[in-house]
Formats: sequence, C-alpha cells, structure tokens
Amino acid sequence: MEQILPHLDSVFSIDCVLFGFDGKELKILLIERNEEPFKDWWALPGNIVGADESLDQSASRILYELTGLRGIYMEQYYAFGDPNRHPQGRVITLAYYALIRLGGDKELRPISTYAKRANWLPITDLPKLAFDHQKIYDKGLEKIKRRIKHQPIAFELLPEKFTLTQLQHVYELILGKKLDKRNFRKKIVSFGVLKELDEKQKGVSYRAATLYRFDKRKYAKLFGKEISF
Amino acid sequence: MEQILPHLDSVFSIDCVLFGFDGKELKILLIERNEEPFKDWWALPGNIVGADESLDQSASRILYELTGLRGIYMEQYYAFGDPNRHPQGRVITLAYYALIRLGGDKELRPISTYAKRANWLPITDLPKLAFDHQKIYDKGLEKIKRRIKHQPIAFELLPEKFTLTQLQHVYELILGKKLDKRNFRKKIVSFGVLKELDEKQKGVSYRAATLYRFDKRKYAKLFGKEISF
DNA sequence: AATATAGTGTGTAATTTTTACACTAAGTAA
DNA sequence: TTACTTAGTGTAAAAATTACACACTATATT
Repeated sequence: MEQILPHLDSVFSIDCVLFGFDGKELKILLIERNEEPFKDWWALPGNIVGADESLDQSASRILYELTGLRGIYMEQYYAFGDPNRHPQGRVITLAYYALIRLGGDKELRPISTYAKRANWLPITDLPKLAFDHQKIYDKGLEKIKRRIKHQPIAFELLPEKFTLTQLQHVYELILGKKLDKRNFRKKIVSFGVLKELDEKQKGVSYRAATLYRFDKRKYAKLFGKEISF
Repeated sequence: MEQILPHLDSVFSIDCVLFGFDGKELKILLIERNEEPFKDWWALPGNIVGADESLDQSASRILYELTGLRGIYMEQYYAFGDPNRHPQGRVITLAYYALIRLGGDKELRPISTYAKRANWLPITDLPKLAFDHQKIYDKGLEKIKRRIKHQPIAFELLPEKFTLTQLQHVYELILGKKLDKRNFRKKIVSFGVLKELDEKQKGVSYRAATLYRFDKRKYAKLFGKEISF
C-alpha cells in the first residue's frame, strides 16, 4: 500500500481492525510504519489484495502474515474509497474486522518489513493514525457494537473456557455500559449456547467461578435468529 | 516476507440492487446486456468506478445514468471479489442497494449503450442473472430484510403521502410474512416518526384511508436507536 | 483457628412489551 | 337501500425486561 502507485489503475487493498481482549482491556493491533508516506505513524495492518486471491482469503493471509493467527472469525464491513485517502494515488480499501483473544500462548509473529513493529494498544488511548485509519477504526467499532447485540461474537474474544463474569465484562467494554449481573446471566444462559463445565477457575485468591464453554453446535442453530442486549 | 505487488489489471466496479415498489409488488431493476460476456443475459446495473470519484458519488452517478434518479437513499453493503467472478479478468465489485418508489411521474431515462434495455422485474420471478449477480442480489435482499427491522427505510419505497396499509404491505413483502394490522399500527405509530395528515386517499372505490407523511425531523432523533419488527 | 476479603451465585416482584384476536365504521358502487 | 370493501380500533394474556440485595465460598492474613 505504501509502494509507488502506478497511476493507470486503482489499487485495491484490505485493512484489518483486530480487536483483542487480554482479560482486562479492549485493544487493537497497530503497526508503526517504516516507510513514507506516514513514516513513523501508527496504522492499521493492511496490504494489497493478491491477483488470485478471494477477498476473504486475502484478508486471512494478511492477518496471518502480520500475527501468525489463523482460523479467526473475520468479516468484511466497509469499503473506503475517497480519491484522496492515499496521498500517492487511488487506493480503494476494504475493511475487515476480527475479534481475537490475547495473551497466554499466542504471541505475535514477526511481521513484514514495512512495519517497524506491531503492538496492541488499548482503544481508550489511541495515537493519531495514518491515512483515514481513524475513520476505518471508528466504523469498525460501531459495527461490532451493533453486532454484539445480535450475534454471540463475544466468544471470539475469550479463551475457550471462561467465566460468566469475564463474558459480561467483554459485553460491557464493547457496549460501553454496565450490565446487571443477574439479568445478564439469565439472558445469556437462556440462549442455550453455553455449556457449563465441571471445572473451576484457578489461580484466583477468592471463590473460584465456574468455567463455561461456548457450544458451537447449538450456536449454529441459533445463528440467524436475533438476540439482543 | 514477500510483499504482494499491486496488480495492474484489476478493475473496480459498482453494482446496484435497486429495489422498487409500485404499490403492489417488490421489483428490482435489471438490464439486458448488449455485449459479451453474458450478451443477452439480464444483469444488475453497474459500472466502473471513475478515477476521481468517491465510491458514493460513483454509485450515485451510475444510478443516475441508468435511471435518471437522484437523491436516493443508497448504501454500500458488500464487496464481491472472487478471482473468477468475471470471465475476462479480475473485477472486484462493490454492491450498493437503493430503495425507490416506482410509477407515476418518474420514468426510467434511456440508459447507456451497453444495455439493450432496462426493466423492473418482480423479485418473485427473476430470470437467471449474469456473472454472480444472483449472489449479489441475494445478499442485498438479506441485508434490507435485516435493516428494515431496525431502521425505517421502508419509507423510501413509498410515495410522500401513504396509508398505513401501504406501509404495512411493504413490510410484509420485504419480511416475507403477514403482520397483524392492529399490532403493526400500534408499533409504527409509537415510534413517533409518522405525521398524520388531514388528507384522505383518493380514487379508491371503498372507504378512503388517512394519509400519513414521514417526519424526517423526528426520524433523525430516532436514528441510531434500535427499533424492531 | 479465627477473621477479613473479594468475587460468586442466586430469586422475585413490578413493569413493559408483545402477542392474539373480531367487530363496527365509512365510503363507494350498483 | 343494499351490498361490498377496506379502515380503524381495544383488551386481556403471555412473555420479556428491569430493578434490586444478600448469603456463600475460597483464599489470604493474622
């Protein structure tokens, strides 16, 4: 995306807004650019779509190259194509979002050389972003806010086994408001997509909470139906 | 890591799914192609994005060129980019939908030469479509189904003054199910975006219904809030 | 062993929203 | 005047949502 653009043709890229949750904060993955334009600025990870790739494949490849992650729930959400959004020429970009859980085993792999480094930054304190990436991010956040109300995407942010309190925490962060504990549990359990495990949380210095797992089979049935928060 | 190079031959287009309502049926605007590939097939109206146009501008221009219509509520909803979707090369297309009312004064203007003709066809009886246009249409219908449940886009399909029965009819066509008259009225009136007029319907051979107008000011306040059907 | 601490886990009543359901009123046409 | 067609209206039951508080349990501390 930062290469010299042939001006005969428009260039088509994909940018990813990766929302990550480390158990406490909601973060997004940004890279620090190593090339002009916007050298040294923070930007969303993105790249040019390959000639023989489908869009989803391309998005997956880009995500994989930048993070080492595979098999992530990822969705196209908007195309940004202002003629002036890129100083070197016409670049139409398609935005994808992904929700992933952070920490533990999964570390970010080294990324391609066009970035100095990549980092997870809390959404409560973002730097100025290159290009129109602030706009792309804003729209992505708006999108997942709307989405989490209707589909159980919150699970993507949590480890395989999680407590109800953690799940509630994710909802509160994304929706930006407190939820009532009893009502939240009543509702989320009533959807029938949670499987209660025999295990308890470990390593906490207070009463350990029961762990739950997301039941994909039941989820598949629910999908398409509307749920709401 | 290898950087994918920008690919000179990719073309970026916009296709429009125009839903039209003539008071009875839901229709979409199709063109009959006059050129290979898919000569003589029906297809969605679409065109190449111009070098200096924003995406929304481009969509508006294309819609205008094909129909003579301006100022239509139009929204981008998905990008289709399968490498094989176009037999002659890589064409990534961005789909837009629009909702417009048909009949009366507004006629379709002559359209550009790549089409033999344009026609409004009822969605209950569509021909085979060129390229992946069936897929684009399907996704568009799905999109407005979801959308009409949450935002008052149905008004776009109706004349400025309309009866509650007509409004209900639109909802029933899009959602594909019957709604209860009393409950529908109760709900739609409770949103407070309808203005009851002193006028009555004319030209019907039975009791004339009260006409309503959509109140844009109140709608602006409601927008963003969730409504549901 | 006793106590402090911190989060877990649970029920109910009041309110609001949704659903199901059927007849009279009004205007037109014959 | 009568027949026809659609407009317009209310209520009760069921379901969903909201508001709200305390006892339990595991650990850490003394």
